[in-house]
Amino acid sequence: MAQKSVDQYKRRILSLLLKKYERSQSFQAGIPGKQRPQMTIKGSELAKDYDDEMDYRKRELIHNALQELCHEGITEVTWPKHKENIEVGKVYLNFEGVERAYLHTGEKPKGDKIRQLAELLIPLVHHPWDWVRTWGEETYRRLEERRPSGLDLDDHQGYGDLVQVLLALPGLEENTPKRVLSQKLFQDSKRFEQGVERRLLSLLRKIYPEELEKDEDYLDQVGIVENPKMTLVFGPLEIEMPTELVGNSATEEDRAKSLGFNFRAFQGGLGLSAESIKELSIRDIPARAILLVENLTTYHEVIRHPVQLSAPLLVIYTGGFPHKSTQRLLKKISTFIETQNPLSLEGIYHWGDIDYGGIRIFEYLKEHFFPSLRPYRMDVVTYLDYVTTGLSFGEEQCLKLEQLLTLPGYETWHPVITELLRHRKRVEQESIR
DNA sequence: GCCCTCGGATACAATACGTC
DNA sequence: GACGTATTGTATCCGAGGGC
Repeated sequence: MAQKSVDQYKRRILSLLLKKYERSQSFQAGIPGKQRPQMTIKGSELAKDYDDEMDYRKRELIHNALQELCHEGITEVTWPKHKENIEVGKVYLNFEGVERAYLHTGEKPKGDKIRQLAELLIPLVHHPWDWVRTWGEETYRRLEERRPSGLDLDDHQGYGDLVQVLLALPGLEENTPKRVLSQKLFQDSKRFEQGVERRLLSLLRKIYPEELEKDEDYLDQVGIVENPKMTLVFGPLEIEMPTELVGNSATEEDRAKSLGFNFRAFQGGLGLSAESIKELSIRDIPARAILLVENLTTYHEVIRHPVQLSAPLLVIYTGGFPHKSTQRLLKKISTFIETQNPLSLEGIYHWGDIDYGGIRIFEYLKEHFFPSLRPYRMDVVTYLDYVTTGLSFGEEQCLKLEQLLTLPGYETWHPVITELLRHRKRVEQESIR
């Protein structure tokens, strides 16, 4: 019984010393330093047992444990003057005893954990996407150098799954549902959501080249969705669709059999699937204006009560940062405008929230699709008209807005940003009637 | 989605150690 | 014993994960 307690104390002492060792420079450098890891019993979690006046045997057991460890050459103990075998001064972990200390405690050496985690990341070094490759290389290097990597060393399987997902991303089809991905990779439809999604999102927020808004925006950009999404369109847009599902195998003959559609005929607008957008080609845009709308409620309102923009008006719902298939449609439209230069088209507008996110989405659309994009009802006058119904925002948003003031290309937004910072309120487009 | 807890990372001050 | 360096201790921040 007593021997068992001595063993328990030995394990606890070694565990504490190993923790200190793993935090020391000696561990990071991989070579013993000048100072050994050390601790005082009185300053440790063993102090309570060591000073237990109701049961002095505990101190004896701790002394016995230390005596055995010293005898084995794993530790060394110093005693203050005149207190030999009465009160321990310091306990040192001998570097040559580290390996045996791990054996005693049954803990996995931190060096092994780091090495195994680093090996997991090796396949990322050949990843086709720069930003994943860079992260993989940098994290691998940090692990090799035993520097803090931000990874949980005890979750080997979790990072194995993450790497598997990262490697699968470039080959994913757009709009791949989470559960389909999970089933395909892990033969378990929920494992992605339960064990990988959070970690992937946290990584994407850190390393994805664009700053997006919501978690689902980040997942969508790498091809993962909860469920496939539709792109909502209303107004004069004339497209052609192949008569049969032809995809990449379409011949010129098939294409010749294509059907034409004019969206104007659909008074409530239409929803286009990713597959349809992939297949369609644009025949004409007989609109005088195009309006991109950030918010779903506003999109439906605009259909029911057309806004005061040049009619006929083509309306496209972007849903915040547009998802991949909406982006594909926007690309087709922008290419059509660029190459065909439709005569009737007088302007392209975007209507979003008057806040940090709204401004960033506008600039994203402008940069990637429509260089001549103009804001609609996102000006100072509209803001001041509705600011009383606005929602307050905190310090974090203020800092982000202040940062926008320093970025090139945001000069036209300075008056709006100044007002946003002055009132500390954001105006959602649903509140604008 | 929010809140709470826990653990790891980091910075900095205090302390101990090694060398001369 | 003085000084420079390494280690330890402490406070704080941040992200992950779990519970609701």
